[in-house]
Amino acid sequence: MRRDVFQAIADPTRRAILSLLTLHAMTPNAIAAHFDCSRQAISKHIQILAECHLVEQHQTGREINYHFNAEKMKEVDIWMEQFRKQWESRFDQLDEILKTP
Amino acid sequence: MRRDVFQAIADPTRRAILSLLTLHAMTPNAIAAHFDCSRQAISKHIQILAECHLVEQHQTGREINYHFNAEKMKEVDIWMEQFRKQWESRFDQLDEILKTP
DNA sequence: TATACACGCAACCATTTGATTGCGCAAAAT
DNA sequence: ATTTTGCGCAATCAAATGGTTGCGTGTATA
Repeated sequence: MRRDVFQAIADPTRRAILSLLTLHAMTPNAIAAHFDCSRQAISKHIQILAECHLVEQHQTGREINYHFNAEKMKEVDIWMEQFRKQWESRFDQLDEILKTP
Repeated sequence: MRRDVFQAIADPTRRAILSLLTLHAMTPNAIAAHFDCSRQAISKHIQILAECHLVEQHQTGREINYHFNAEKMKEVDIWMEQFRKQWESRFDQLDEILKTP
């Protein structure tokens, strides 16, 4: 089971869950109320998000509040940043421009 | 077949292909030479990248050169924007902690 | 003209994914 | 004490994914 952040955010439902959790921590039931699929389906998505630490849990009584872990999302940002650098530093771009008549 | 940028970059091989293509445009054969799987497997990855316009093609004779489309990658960046605030504020908090004697 | 090459496409296969249903357990409410 | 609620877990299933092999077509080369 390879679980990385990229695979976690590949699913639109999981992205929506993350967006919800940026507002405030929520229980699985509260999250599921925003979607038209079963609580269990949402629960499995949360589990995947938890496995790669994009969300963390905090239990109070029988309720479990899940909250977003922004730090983990940095991994995507870091990759994008490296990518951007690599792209911007390519030196054949000038050549392309000069070649056009 | 939903094909969005997030699903495209979920696969590590596809991310590696994109990384290669930031350096210069390449043919499927040239790309496949960098991986230990068949040309067809790479070709399918390229097709997925092309479907969501992360790469564009330019045919010259019997060769097809694929090049990276940076514009499309912006979609990820735009989506990430909503989270960036959170970890930046977290940084501020860390500053606060460090400032206290 | 005959041969070698670059590539896309289709068929096929094992594994993973996303969803459902049913269950059991512990905490809260009655 | 009994019922209701919130939740995770296991079994199950259709569909998607990532890979393979084989084939056809069009372009370059001998």
